[in-house]
Amino acid sequence: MAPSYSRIYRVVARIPRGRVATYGQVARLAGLPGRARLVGYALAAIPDASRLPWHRVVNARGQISLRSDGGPWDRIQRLRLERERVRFDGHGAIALAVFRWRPRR
DNA sequence: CCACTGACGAGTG
DNA sequence: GCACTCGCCAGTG
Repeated sequence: MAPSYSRIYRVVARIPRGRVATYGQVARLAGLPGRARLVGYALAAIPDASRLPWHRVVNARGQISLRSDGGPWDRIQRLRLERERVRFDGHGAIALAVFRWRPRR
């Protein structure tokens, strides 16, 4: 596995319940600025049974990014977030100003 | 080696 | 808000 993936997974693991982070944000926190795509690639590679809170990562618009395989993952992600009391507006977007994770360090 | 494809994002018009 | 371009880079054929 690429070493970058481990850095990405470590950041995702820190996102607390009820909060979300964007792909670009995770990339920056992992010391990989500008490589948001790599985050999506890394998340696509984790096993389904992973305990990593992958559902707390959304795109820069605050929306859930659809996977190319057309699976039910987007609905699963939304349900998991709603179960953590993260709210979605009429456009399926989360207010990042409210729910974005802001790590102190 | 080249072309193409993505859980992306910033910038431009 | 929309469409588009460009930068990003691992993986695939």
